[in-house]
Amino acid sequence: MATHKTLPGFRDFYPEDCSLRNHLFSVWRQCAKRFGFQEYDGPILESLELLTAKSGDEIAGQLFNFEDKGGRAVTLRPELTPTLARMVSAKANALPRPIKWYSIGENFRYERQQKGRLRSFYQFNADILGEAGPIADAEVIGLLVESLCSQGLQRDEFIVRLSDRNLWFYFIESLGFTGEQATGALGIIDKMERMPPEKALAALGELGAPDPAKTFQAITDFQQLPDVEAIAAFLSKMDLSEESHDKLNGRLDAWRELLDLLDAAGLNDFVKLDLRIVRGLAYYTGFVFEAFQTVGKGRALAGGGRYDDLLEKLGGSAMPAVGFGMGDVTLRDLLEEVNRLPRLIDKADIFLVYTGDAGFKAALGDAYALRRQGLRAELPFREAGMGKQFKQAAQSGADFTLVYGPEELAQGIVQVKHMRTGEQKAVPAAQLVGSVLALWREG
RNA sequence: GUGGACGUAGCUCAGUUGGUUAGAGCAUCGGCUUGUGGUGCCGAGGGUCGCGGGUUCGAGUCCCGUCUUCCACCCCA
Repeated sequence: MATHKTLPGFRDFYPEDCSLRNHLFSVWRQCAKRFGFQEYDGPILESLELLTAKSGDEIAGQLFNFEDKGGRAVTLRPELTPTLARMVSAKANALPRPIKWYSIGENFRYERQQKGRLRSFYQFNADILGEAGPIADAEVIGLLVESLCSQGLQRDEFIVRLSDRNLWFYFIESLGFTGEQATGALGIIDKMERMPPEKALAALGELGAPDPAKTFQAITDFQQLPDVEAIAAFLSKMDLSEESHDKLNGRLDAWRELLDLLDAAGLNDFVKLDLRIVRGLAYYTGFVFEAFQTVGKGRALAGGGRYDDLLEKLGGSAMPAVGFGMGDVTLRDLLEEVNRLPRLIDKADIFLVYTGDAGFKAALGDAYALRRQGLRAELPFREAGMGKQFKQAAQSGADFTLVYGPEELAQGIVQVKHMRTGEQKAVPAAQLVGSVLALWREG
């Protein structure tokens, strides 16, 4: 048993895990590029204050924070959005709009781990800043959907549940909640899916709801509404103030616009309106969404939304923004669960076998020549019987095996064996590199 | 941070009411094979049974603690 283990919630990446991780990253990158997003990154260590400014002091309980040797309160980043906000704010006047940026990086959260939730994880983040219209929301959602598809997931294996924090806020307001109360109510609504009704009712009462039972009923009814027209019909039956009416209908117009865009983009089958989603974070300001796997445990795969006020709150200039984050852990788990992890083969192109020191030197020289041509060429470190060397050649997955024995050396040739067909031909040693390259390209 | 379950080789697991030196398959390495292949046959290495303490003549097995992993809370950026 190893004396030293990874810390809880941290992972070792053995070659197999590492190539899988690289593959996931590369798919994310390709998707983001197809949508015209540019990659950025920031430091893994940030000042604690940057995080508490965004999320409040309580967040420190979930952070890997400590004091550095200069007495600064610092923390490993738990997410990338504050860093993004800082970077964009600092150059806000110089950056062409819309700003479409993505990043893939490691994040850290100090909490007890469970399956799909580790203390260290990688997250794919994509954000559009400087565009307030629904086209930005649509593009971000589109990238989210295409990313999951490109990772190998199929249409019926996940769904993006789309909701609207502002619509909720205005609705709650129309029920008689004010400022602080309304935010608290949204927090309760966010949890109602996993909460017994009596408890939710009680929580609304504690919050000071004017008429808890009636409010609870209104909220549960609202949550069930299946589409925009149902919401419109529901609202028309309510006795709304003119202000509420205007605010709510403004959101419905935005909804129609967004759904129209998603429809044109061919994303209808992947996205559905679902007002049970609220998202706990107080800084979301408009459309919010979460992608869930629809097979197995129904875990959340990604989440995001609009946060038009965040940059200003963090001390920058006001700028509309929308984005999402997607973690590597649940995605990997899901791909494994549906048996859709890619088979990543890491095979050699050319394997060289030899006899004697002269054979070894000749093989080594040719191996380097082939490597300089971009081929992966390998040879055994120590001489062994031909049978054993060929076994190694087979295990390496090489397409061709080159033989350097006394007979070949004497004749000035190299035997080139095509491993798949078993055919073998002699090639003049002087023309080896060109001949092998030609054979290899033929397959 | 709270509560529960689990823990035997790199992996998947056996291991009798507590009784010799803890086993198998897969994987790894070697041999059969001194110039030609992943199969086959033979063999080897690898475990202070998560760790620490206790009960006992004797503990992988029973008890306590602790850590880890998993599950439910908390939280979910």
